[in-house]
Order: sequence, then C-alpha cells, then structure tokens
Amino acid sequence: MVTTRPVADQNAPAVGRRERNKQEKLARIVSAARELFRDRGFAETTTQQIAEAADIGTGTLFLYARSKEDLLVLVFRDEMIETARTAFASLGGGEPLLDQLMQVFTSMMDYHQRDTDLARILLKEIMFPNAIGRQADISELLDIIFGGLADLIAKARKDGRYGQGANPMQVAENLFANYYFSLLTWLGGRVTREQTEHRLRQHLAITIGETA
Amino acid sequence: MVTTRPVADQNAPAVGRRERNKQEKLARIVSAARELFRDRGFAETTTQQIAEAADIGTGTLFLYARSKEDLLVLVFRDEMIETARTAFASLGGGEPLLDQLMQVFTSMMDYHQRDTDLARILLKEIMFPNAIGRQADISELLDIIFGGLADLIAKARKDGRYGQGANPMQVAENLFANYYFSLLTWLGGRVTREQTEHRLRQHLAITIGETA
DNA sequence: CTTCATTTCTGACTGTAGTCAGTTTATAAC
DNA sequence: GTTATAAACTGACTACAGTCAGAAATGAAG
Repeated sequence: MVTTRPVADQNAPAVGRRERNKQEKLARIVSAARELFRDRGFAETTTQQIAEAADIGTGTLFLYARSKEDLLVLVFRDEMIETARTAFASLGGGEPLLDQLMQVFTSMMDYHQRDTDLARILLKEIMFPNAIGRQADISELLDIIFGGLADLIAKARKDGRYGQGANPMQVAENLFANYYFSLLTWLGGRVTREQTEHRLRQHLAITIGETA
Repeated sequence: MVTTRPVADQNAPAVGRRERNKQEKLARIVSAARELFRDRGFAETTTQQIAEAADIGTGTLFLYARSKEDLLVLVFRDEMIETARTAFASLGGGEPLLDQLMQVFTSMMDYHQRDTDLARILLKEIMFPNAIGRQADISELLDIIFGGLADLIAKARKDGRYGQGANPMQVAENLFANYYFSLLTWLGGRVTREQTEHRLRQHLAITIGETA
C-alpha cells in the first residue's frame, strides 16, 4: 500500500499529524475548561486544573489562550454565536419592531441566565479584551448582532413598521449599547431580570422613537 | 495646662490620634498610588511599590482598598466627580439639547484623554466592580451624571427645545449607555477620538429623536 | 500610672497566572 | 533510512496580589 501524502482533502488543506494533534489538544482544552468553569466557577478553577484535565503541560495551555480570561471567551464564544444566530432566525416576520427586538435580546439573556457569574466575566472580556490580538476573537459575534439588528430595522422600514430616517447600522449600535447597559445592571445584581426587561423595553422604545 | 479631650470640634466629631493617623495614611496611600499609576501605568505598578512609597506595610494597603483595582477607583473617583460637576455647571442655558449633551460628554472625554490606559481600566471597574461593597463607591458619580442629564432633558422640554414624552431619567440612562459604549470603542483603540465624537453625536440624536 | 480591650498595623507567607530555556516531536530534503 | 530545520510542548520557575496570625498602638477605666 502506497501511503501518499494526503493531498488537498477538500476543506482541510495540508492536514498532517501536527495539525491534527493541535486540533485534538485544543478540543481537549476547551472541553476540560468548559466543564470546570461550569462546575466550580471561573475564579475557583485554576489553570493547573484545566491543564491536568486536558492532559497537557501548564505552559501548553497558554499557547492556545493568552490568558485565563481569553480561555473563557474561547470556550463560550461558539455557544454565544449560535445563540445570537438562532435568536434572529427564529423571528416571525410581521410583528412590531419593538417586539422583535425584545425577542432577540431576551433570547440572549436566557442564555446568560444559566450562569450569571460566568456571563458577567464574559461580558467584561467581550468589551474589554485585555490582550490585543487575542486568540479568541469575538468580532464575528458582534458582526452577527449588529448585522441582524440593522437588517431588522431596514426591513421594518420597508414594511412601514418603522418610520425614522437614521442609518440602520447606527440605530443598531444605539440599540446594542442599551442592551449591553441593561445586561450590566442585571448582572451587577441590584436588579431583577423582570425589572431589567421592563427597562430595556422602554429604552429601546426611546431609541426607535415609539412608545413602550 | 489641662489638656481636655477635644470635645465636638464642629464638623469633626471624635477625632483622636487614631482617626487622624488613619486619614493621614489614606492620604499618603492615595497620593503615592496616583503618582505611580500616572508615571508607570497600572499594570507596571506593584502594590509593594505603592506601600513603600506611602511608608506602610504591604498588608496595610488592603485595609484601605480591597484590591489594586479598588485602589485605582479610590484614587481617581474624586477627580471624575469634579470633572462631571464642572461639565454640567459650565453649560450655557439656551443651546440646543444635542449641543449641550455633546459639551458634557466631550468634557468628560477630555479628562480621560490625559491617560487613556488608566481610563480604560477605570471604565471597566466602574461598571464591573469586582468587590461587592467596595471601599471606593462610585454611585455618587453615577448619580451626578444621571441627575445632570435628566435635568437637562427636563429643562429643554420646558423651554420647548425638546418635545418627546419619555421619562427624563430613562432618556438619561439611554444617553449614558450610548456615551459609555462610545467610550469603550474609543478606548478600545480602533477608532480615533474624532470619529468617536462624530458617532456619539449621531447616536445621541437618534435617542432624542432629532437629526445630528 | 497600670491594666485591659479594641483597633490598627505588619511582613512573612500562600496561591496562582503566566514565562521561558531546554526538550521532544513532526516534517522536509536527500 | 539519516540529517536538518522548524514547530510544538513542557514543568520548574518568577512575580505579584492578597491573607492572616501575631505585634503594636490607642483609648478607656480605675
């Protein structure tokens, strides 16, 4: 049997043992970290424990994530992206814009509610990445959210469900700023989820120039 | 000479040597920390250095601030409060609301521009206090900003410079959320100050329902 | 002044994130 | 196969934030 080098396997160019090993290790790391973070919490999990559970050296961990926080983002980024996508995709077509917006944002809040402590740290890291050029890039997540919101606004305007004239992307940014701020107060612990949603709705209404 | 115990010295009740020492130490700590943070940056300054410069033990530092981040807030909180007060106080009366808002926010941005690295960490700590019941409480700062904004809105509405019907406090929160978000992108380093101001103005215009 | 209780202070110590010089492993070239 | 080069890995190590048991200072009471 002539084992030729694996030439151009469709969407996996140049996959040698090296690359495979790397992918496997990354998977082990992410899996171990996810479990430990969920079980014990972020602060209570040490990078040593993660390394041990992933069966790698302590130093190796930091080849895959620049910091413990970076690792956290790496672990949950995909879930968040999926949550955002689903939130937009499961939207009915003809409802009032304000209701659509609230559906999207409450879906994302549902995700964070499962573990508000992790959510808090995630939120912080998303907007304050402490390593420039981080491994775990979150621009894709932001693109999905901003793009989705801008689309909603543009569509609502076409259908005559929303009349204002401002640039959809700027309205989207304004809406997200309010969502982010609401999330902060919610996860800050002084306000219930119910109160947070109520206020968020009013803030969104102000931005799109309607009554709540 | 009969040294009576200092009875009720007007606005300083029960000031013994103990209280005086504490105040002096706090002043030394804040002063030393301010200088070091400004000179070398936050990450590059160690709590040891601060303690040494303030001529106290390492442990003592953490009786006055729960963490290094807490100390940062302790150091700059008063300056920020003063900046916010001044920003609102130096406002002319009859200008368009949007211009007034931009004046307030650019004043606060001027303050942060002196040291954007510190500003970044401050911003983070203000919205993500990592110790509950921190020593350095920032609720006063937020009260000033929210109150000031709400006043501006209420006044503008009375004068007929602003017509919308929403609760002034909620509009204030919406405006601040947008300011905070703009600050984030600015201090995140991907956008110039000029671009940031331009965008902020448009976001504020959307919120108050006017054209930029 | 002399206890005694309470507050404040202290620095040796601990736990942990992150580093780096040296080692191992994969690939390429012949 | 052998050798050479580069990539990936490793764990002993470093630096530093924050702790805590004991020491010192203060004030109160007699």
